[in-house]
Amino acid sequence: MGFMIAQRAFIKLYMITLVEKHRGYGYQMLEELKQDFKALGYEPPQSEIYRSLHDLVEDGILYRTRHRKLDVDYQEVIMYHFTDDGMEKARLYKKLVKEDLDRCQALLHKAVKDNF
Amino acid sequence: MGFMIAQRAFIKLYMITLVEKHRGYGYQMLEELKQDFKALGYEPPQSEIYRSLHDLVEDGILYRTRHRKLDVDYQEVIMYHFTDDGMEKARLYKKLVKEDLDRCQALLHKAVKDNF
DNA sequence: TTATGAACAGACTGTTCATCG
DNA sequence: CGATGAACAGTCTGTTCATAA
Repeated sequence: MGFMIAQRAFIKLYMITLVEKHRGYGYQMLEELKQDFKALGYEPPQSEIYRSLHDLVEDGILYRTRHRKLDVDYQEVIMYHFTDDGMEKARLYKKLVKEDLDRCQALLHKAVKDNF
Repeated sequence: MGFMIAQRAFIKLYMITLVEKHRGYGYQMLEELKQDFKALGYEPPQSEIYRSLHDLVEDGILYRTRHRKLDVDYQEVIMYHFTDDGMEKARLYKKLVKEDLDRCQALLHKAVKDNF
């Protein structure tokens, strides 16, 4: 494990939550997160979104289905869903990430206290 | 700039503060930080301490002097001090790092709020 | 343009190795 | 062992390129 939480873990966490909320495919999640983080000056890179989703499939948490959007020109999209034991695995993963987030917050808080 | 604050910047910040407090040389600072962070489960790696000090010298913030300890066997140590404009440069650097720390804290706080 | 993916290059960093008294 | 430094290897990640409808 690294010093600070990795961007990958951070985004995987959001991907899980978005799939829980039935927000479906990569590009949409990317745009949603971009909008969501705009105020904080953070723009999640496209590649990290897809890499995170691929990771979660490799982890056995999500699986993919192909769909065609009905609106414009039947653009193909990849939707993500929990596997049979995906929710349980996701719960464990989120627990780990939560611990990491807490650890990082403690480090940052200490750094501010010690140096300012 | 990366997603989270780099360990390097984090440690450089501490190095500056320790030099402000006239705590002198690398190994000593390493041991002090190790002790200091033990409770948080973080052990700053030796290499990062020296790399950070070398960075600060390259940045023109610190300069080095050689000394021999009088206690045991005249072990040579490298002491660090602010250059003429080092304190001013350090002030600017610390300001940048503070902004980065704040940004990271905001991201972590949002992640906890959004996903838990 | 929307949507997905991969390749590439560079930064960051943990471990190990080297040196010296 | 105390003290400093560098090398190496692997991971992480931002940018760019590719492809397709």
